[in-house]
Amino acid sequence: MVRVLCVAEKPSISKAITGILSGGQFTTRNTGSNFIKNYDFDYPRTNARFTVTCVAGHLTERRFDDAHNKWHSCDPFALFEAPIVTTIPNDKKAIETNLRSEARNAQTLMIWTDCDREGEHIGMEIVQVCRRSNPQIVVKRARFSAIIAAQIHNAAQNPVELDRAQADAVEARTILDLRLGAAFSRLQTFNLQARFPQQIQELVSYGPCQFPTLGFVVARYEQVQAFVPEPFWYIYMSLTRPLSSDEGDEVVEFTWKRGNIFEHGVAFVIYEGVMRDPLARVTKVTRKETKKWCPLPLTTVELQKSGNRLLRLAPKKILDIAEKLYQEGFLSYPRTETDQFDPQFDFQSLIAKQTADPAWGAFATRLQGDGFQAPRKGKNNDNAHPPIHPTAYAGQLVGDEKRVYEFITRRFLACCSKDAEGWMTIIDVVAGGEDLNSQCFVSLGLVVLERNYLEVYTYDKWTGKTVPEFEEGDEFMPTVCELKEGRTTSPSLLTEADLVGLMDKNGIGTDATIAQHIQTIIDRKYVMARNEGATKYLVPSTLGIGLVEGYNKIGFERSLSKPQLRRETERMMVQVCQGQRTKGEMLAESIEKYQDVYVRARGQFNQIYEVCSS
DNA sequence: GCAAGGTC
Repeated sequence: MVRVLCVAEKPSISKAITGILSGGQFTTRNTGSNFIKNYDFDYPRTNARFTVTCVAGHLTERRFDDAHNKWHSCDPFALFEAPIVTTIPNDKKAIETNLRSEARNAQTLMIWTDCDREGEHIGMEIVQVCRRSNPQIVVKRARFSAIIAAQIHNAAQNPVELDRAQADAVEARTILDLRLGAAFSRLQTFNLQARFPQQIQELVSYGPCQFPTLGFVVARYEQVQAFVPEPFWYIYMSLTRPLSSDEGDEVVEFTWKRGNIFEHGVAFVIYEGVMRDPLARVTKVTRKETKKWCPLPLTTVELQKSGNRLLRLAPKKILDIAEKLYQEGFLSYPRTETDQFDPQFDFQSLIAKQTADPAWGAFATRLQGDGFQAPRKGKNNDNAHPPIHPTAYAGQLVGDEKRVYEFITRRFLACCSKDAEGWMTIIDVVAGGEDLNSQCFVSLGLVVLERNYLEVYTYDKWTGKTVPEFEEGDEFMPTVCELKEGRTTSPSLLTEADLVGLMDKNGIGTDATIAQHIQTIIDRKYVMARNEGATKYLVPSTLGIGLVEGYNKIGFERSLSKPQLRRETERMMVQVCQGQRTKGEMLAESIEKYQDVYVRARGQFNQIYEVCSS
């Protein structure tokens, strides 16, 4: 029998594929690593003996050689071309040992890492380690897009090859980020510490993700600073009339369809025209069904955005809690870009686990009947992990863990239910006569008929508004018809949720790292959190503003604090993946560009000092 | 004392 060594990217995957391929009949061995087990079983479909194990993310690390690793060993500019060595860090040595000894006993190595760029690269790292103990080992790659029995069996029986181009793209980015990070971090730190020895003792780091992140915070701050409120005018119209049923009056408000007018003279002339014949006539009454859609399945970025907004927790904190709940078996894998469930996904067994809860159990029970509807499908699929969902009932949690679990569970149940349904009434009105003076107004009413998902997803609000009773042709004299003045309001400073959204939209960081980059710019004192009421806003420090403003003077396309340069790196990685460029070409071109940026940046420090001393 | 990306 052929002996096959299967290596997954993380413990949860090795356990899951073992469960599926072995049909539950397997033996477990410990390894030198606390959290990694080796599983053995026969796989008769390919007449093989399987051992399944895993790594924990990347196996190797890169650093500069000894001649350049020390901070004052060289001019930072030399780091663009200094030799780089690859090592296995100490906390990964036990994993390496396990792979080497398992590979010795196997004829075939089957890579089961996630099917993305990083997964191909981790796969290559695994291959290199295994070949050192077994140079003859045959390498295969299992290709799967979800942990579903049929797919996993298919992957085991029809393996493909590792994709070297994808691994190369990751390698190029790794090297580039190390060179840039080190060169610019040392440049910034040396210069600023020398100029402000009293104020700046700590590291002034640069990173191709942390700087665009900082850039967003500074850009919004400057918009707020530069904001000047502008007055505008609009016609306000309302009708107060006695209610037909009980005592009291109702006030029906009408919105002017022209919106806001920024010139007082123009607004006043229109208003005078209306006042010559203010009798209002109902031109149309529309009554129609309307819906409020239930939410999409939950991705990591969405979890962090909504969690920050609704639970008021830092994105990093939310991800840490989700990670812990995942380790404890309560949640599915918390780092996913996927907002669509696989058609074969087993919703009912997961819903059944929630029926015991005192708060949402009754709702879950209804989803076991005709309350259920298959979730909407979003546009994203990382082909590795399903949307975040509860995998077991957790009744004992307290504090923030309870709140995060509750949010994820309510969100999952809401996804599996029907849209809220309502009845909307639109009253169109014209006032000011029938000639050029006439102006259009509108009033909206809403009756919520079926709350459906809203009953469990208590974070969404959808409230009814009394429907005014009008018929086409009705006429009335408005109780109030006046020209009102308003003022434009300043944009808000960024919240963490806003920043997560901007980073996601601009491709800065990944689902797993976005929260870390935000934490980094706070730790480095480029940004502070300011509480206003219950909301936390991000405010840049003088140092943060100085760095961004200084670099922005280099020009938009090359500024280190704009998303463009990172987008370019990302674009080149895609080209390497598609074979349109080699790893070497990507590196050479990027390094040359950043050397140019470096020289320009070095010339900006007087500007940066100036802002920082103000 | 430098990065970003995986993951524990």
